[in-house]
Amino acid sequence: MPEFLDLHGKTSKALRALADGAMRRHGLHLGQNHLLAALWEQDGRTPGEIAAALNVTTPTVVKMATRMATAGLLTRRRDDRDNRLVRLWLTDAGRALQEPVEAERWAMEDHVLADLTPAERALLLAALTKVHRAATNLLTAPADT
Amino acid sequence: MPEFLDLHGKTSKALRALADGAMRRHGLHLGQNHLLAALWEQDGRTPGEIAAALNVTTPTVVKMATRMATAGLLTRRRDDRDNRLVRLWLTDAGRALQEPVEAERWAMEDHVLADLTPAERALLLAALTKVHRAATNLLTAPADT
DNA sequence: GCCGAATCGCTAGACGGCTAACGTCTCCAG
DNA sequence: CTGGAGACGTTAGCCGTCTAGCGATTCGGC
Repeated sequence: MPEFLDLHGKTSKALRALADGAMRRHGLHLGQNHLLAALWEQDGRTPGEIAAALNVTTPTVVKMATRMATAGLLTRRRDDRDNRLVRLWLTDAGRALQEPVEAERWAMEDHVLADLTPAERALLLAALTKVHRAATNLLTAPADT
Repeated sequence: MPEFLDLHGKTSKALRALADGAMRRHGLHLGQNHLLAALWEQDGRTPGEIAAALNVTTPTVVKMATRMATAGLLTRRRDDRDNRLVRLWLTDAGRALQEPVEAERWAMEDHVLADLTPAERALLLAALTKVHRAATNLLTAPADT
């Protein structure tokens, strides 16, 4: 079993579980914070825009938005000028989560990186960036294999 | 948006997509290779054992096993001595995938780490290990927060 | 001015993952 | 020897994610 892939997978799962618990404390499900973040950055975006920003597909955003609308975090409204478009708008409840959720996220990053020196953190980021780029390249250009 | 968590998330997603494509080439779905790996290591394990080995819950293994049994990769059989237990046994088809799938996985690791020097790889592994340990600790002991 | 092509959101359905609840089987204490 | 506690697998139902296919709207070429 490949060393790095195995370790990365485990780390990924642990971080996922950690984030899940953290978000659950604020009444959110895993991943919904990302959708909210996209709206915090700019309210009234369309599902397609958000999907592109989050690197997920449009149906994922649509489903999530439906649940979050039910939960009262945002509202759906069609664009006035282009009736194909739908825009998602934060409710007060959705806006109110920004500060605590972002704080939680930063705290999580701090805790998780607590044992690393600044130098180690820099190397980790650099290495992960390379891995990310390599993976992305392989995804878009599976020509060699 | 926290730097490391963000980067790790993106990398995770890219690696996931890459693995998905790779496994799909062998007729597997994402994650099924892990279940198979557990059986390649030792055939006839129980869902509970496998779940513990893969760091997932038992229902996850049960569902996956049901689909894989339908796909002809393994068979379910109750334990002779303890009728509560169920043991999963590889079929020839499931066994036949070991060599190509493991090769694919190693190739993927190689491609993804291609741009890193041995030193960088070592540091990456060390740093990720620390992160993993920190995350695991926070999961089992959320006492400080 | 109209009709086809492109764009966009949505639904349907599959899969991996989790929690909660249930049913069955073992096994030990009394 | 019997009954309750514990251990297991399974089912049900949710969420995030993906691919495929549908419906509606807009826009450009003729």
